[in-house]
Amino acid sequence: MPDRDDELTLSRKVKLKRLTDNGIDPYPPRYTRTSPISDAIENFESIDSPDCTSQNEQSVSLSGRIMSIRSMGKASFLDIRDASGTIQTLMRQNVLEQSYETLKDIDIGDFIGVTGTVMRTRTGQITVDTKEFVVLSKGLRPLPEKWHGLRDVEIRYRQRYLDLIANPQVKDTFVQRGKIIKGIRDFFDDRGFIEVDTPIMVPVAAGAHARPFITHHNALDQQLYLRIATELYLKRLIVGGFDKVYELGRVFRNEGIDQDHNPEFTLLESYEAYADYFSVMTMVEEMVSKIATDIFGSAKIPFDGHIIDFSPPWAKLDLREELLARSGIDIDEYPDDHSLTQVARNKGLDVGPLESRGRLIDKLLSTYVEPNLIQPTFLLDYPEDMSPLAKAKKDQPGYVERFEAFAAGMEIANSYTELNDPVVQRERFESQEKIRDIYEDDEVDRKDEDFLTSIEYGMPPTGGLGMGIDRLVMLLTGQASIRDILLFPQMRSINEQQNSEDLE
RNA sequence: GGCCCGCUAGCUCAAUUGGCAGAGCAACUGACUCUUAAUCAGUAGGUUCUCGGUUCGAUCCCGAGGCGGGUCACCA
Repeated sequence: MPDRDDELTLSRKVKLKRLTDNGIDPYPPRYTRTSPISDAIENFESIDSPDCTSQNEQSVSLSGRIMSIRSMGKASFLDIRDASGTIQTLMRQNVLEQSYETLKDIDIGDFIGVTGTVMRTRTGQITVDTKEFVVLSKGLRPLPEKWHGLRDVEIRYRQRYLDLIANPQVKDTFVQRGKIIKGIRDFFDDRGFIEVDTPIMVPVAAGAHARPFITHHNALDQQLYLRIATELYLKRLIVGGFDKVYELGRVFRNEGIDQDHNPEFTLLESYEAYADYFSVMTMVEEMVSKIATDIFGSAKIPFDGHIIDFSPPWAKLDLREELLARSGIDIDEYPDDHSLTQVARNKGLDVGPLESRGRLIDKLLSTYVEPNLIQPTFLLDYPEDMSPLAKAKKDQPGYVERFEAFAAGMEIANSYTELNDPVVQRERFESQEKIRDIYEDDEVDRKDEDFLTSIEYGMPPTGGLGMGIDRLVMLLTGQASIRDILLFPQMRSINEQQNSEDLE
């Protein structure tokens, strides 16, 4: 934001100076209000009847930001807003006397505290009949327009505080987000899970297919990465004897930004010993439907023109069969990357010269299957090629016990019966490293030697879950863009010096 | 990264074929003691995102760049 003193901020600075010149502290350290605004309104409504007018004489002190001013000379109405609500205040010259003059130095956007009695105006509006008021904070910049609000999406994201002030429904979405996250915590806590915090800065960025952010620790003189998943640390805790753990944490993936990708996002992961992907499936259904019902009053949630019904049980589809039905391709008939590349190209897919079988299947799924999964659906039994951390299916070579959950065409959860055979796990890591080399794909999962050591001590059979919380919040709150459920989505910096340097 | 769209007063938006850049809100001055998008009268406010080009003349046309949005690619 340019700091030039335009006319509007200048006028506010003049008023600020006048306030201090008159001995008024425009930024007093504290203010004691008798209640939030909503409580005062409710309290008044509960006693507001003609036969107990004496109660109405009880004085209240309320505080908030001035949202509008309607001045009629010797009387003015100011609407003030706090987090709980908005109330009108009436300022009258004959009541306030000389302090009425201070109103001249008050602007929309300033914070004030008012003391007076609650009453109704002739038009029935609940109003504080102000006996005295104090300035709590003088604003130097004008607020966005009161009627149209703030529409410029760039400013809404870059200066979210303005968005929150000007567009109250935006705040509701973030309140709901908080409730959803609390609902998840309650759900796991009630089931005996322990919430843990594992490292964000890690020596090996493993546990998912993604490129990491790189950083450096000076004292250790060591390259570190920002985690791309919490998986391998949580499984170490299963080895260590936590039978039920979860982490609700931020992970970081160095990739593109669009409506459902932000470089940092909130990931829920849980691991439960002696569970498998079937029991995790049941848990996911129960959790999401419970949260939807608890917070939104129904398991049926409108999203993007659909009504998504999260009531269990969700549809369960076999991955191979579903892909065959949607695309006509039976992946079992194409056991290597060359043949699968050929058939995918024949279908008109944009396939690079060198793509691994796992990546090709992923591409087929996102083209033919995932967009059609509008109602909550589990896709079951993934090929081993794209699941290095999942346990093989006993009776189905080449497949693992894994599901992903989809709704509105978006992936919302990923789960498997965890691979706990250290020898097989080592082989899987090695083959991933080979894939990384052969296909020059630096997103392929990395080998974590310390994790291998841990499971060599023995890890019990375990069911694991990963769930993208931002996408879940999008679905439940009806927001089509991840930027509308992240308070501060990642944006390119505006730095004029930087830009001019780039030009050189 | 490709393609498409947008960027005009603090905010929301106009501007004819390329011909003096406007309105509402906000601000300022004045009137007004029950208004509520208060009202009424007046005033002020612009690097039209930036740089360059075409032209007598550019918000408008052309080129390069910046930022954002959409979309495809990439990516869970």
